Amino acid sequence: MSRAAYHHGDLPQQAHQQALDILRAESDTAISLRAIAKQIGVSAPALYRHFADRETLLAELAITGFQWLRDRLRQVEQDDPRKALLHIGLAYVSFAQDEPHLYRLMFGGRILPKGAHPRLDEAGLEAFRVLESTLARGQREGYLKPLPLPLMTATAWSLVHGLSELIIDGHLPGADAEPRLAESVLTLLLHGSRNEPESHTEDTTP
Amino acid sequence: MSRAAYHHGDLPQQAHQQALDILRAESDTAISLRAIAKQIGVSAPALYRHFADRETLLAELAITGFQWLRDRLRQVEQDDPRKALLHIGLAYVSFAQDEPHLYRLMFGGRILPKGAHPRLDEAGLEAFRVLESTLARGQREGYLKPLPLPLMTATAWSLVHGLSELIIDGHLPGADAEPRLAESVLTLLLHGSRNEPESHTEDTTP
DNA sequence: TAACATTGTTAACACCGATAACATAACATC
DNA sequence: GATGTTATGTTATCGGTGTTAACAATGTTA
Repeated sequence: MSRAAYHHGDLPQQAHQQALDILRAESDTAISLRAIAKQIGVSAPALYRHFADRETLLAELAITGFQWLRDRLRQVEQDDPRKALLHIGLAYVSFAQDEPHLYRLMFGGRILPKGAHPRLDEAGLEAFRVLESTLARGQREGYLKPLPLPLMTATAWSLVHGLSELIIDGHLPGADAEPRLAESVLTLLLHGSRNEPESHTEDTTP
Repeated sequence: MSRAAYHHGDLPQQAHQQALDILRAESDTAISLRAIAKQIGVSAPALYRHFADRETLLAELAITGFQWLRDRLRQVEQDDPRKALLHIGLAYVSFAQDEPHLYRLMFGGRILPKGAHPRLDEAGLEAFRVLESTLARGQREGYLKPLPLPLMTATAWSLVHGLSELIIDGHLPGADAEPRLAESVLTLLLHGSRNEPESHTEDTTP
């Protein structure tokens, strides 16, 4: 063997990239440490010098995914708070559509149990805070009902997350036929679902 | 070997139950055909006489999951259409909370690719139709805005699905502290998120 | 240069899903 | 009742996986 290549020097980054490529092309289950090692040209146990185990490698992928999502949400124009909410939702769904396998890994749940990878939890929280602060701003500016912020964020996040998953899993056949579905769904939440525009602000806990 | 036990007679049902037990206690990844076979007291390849492969067995579990979900949604009182919508949403989230691993399997996406198991797709559709028909009834009775039904169902389903996943994955810490979170979130969608109760029914596609 | 830490290696363990070839039981038909 | 067919088991085996142990080579530093 060429003695220059014994210490690879770039192994963790290359393994990370390789795993990401496989994830995008196939799914998380298709990620095999042995296959990655072979592709890079290194023995399989070498990976264990840089990743505690397979799950930790997957967690690293999910972390970068949350960073990308956070960045994309931050890039949304925040001029008009009404449009900001819609556009943040659209950016969120677009991210899931652009990176379906990565998104599933980030929110898989069964994989990557919460609490096992603190940096992952923190990365998820950072992305979440972008959504939260936008909602808080909408409330401050009087555009949104002055309901408890956790309730607002839970509702908004549930909608965009659920919509993202249903779309990328093909449960909403209208997603392809109707490219503005996400826009309509988000607008429906923003405008409310009630027919009679009564002011039932006290009625949230009947 | 006791000749009476050669033909087991109850193998598929027992394998199904065993897999379901493992799924509930651990996760879908913990389901191993070999382990199931050993527990039942049969050789591993015997399972292949009843299930094409591991994925098909998982699909069977998901099918029964969708049937349970459908039944629980059907059991919801439908007297008051306004309450019916809320209660169907609550029943949906409760199911996910009661059967988190099963719910993740049903909506995992990465596993059980859509189209690969027609009976599974049909079972999912049946559960979906309960939600759809309740929404349609709400529109007929004038309680809900006369928006396109696919838009209404996509929105409602996205919300309950997203809420369910975020809760069972522990992303909404308020779920334990605030048992009425689901109720509040669903009510928020029903009442609308807008502060000014204008009638923007034409404004869904700005 | 010698000691040490880092980062590779090969060998091996304990699993896994899946298939092939074969054996037994149940059953249908003459 | 004997016989051929089908259903349902068996054992043996293949190729694959994550992971660990024991060892070797390189890089770093006193």
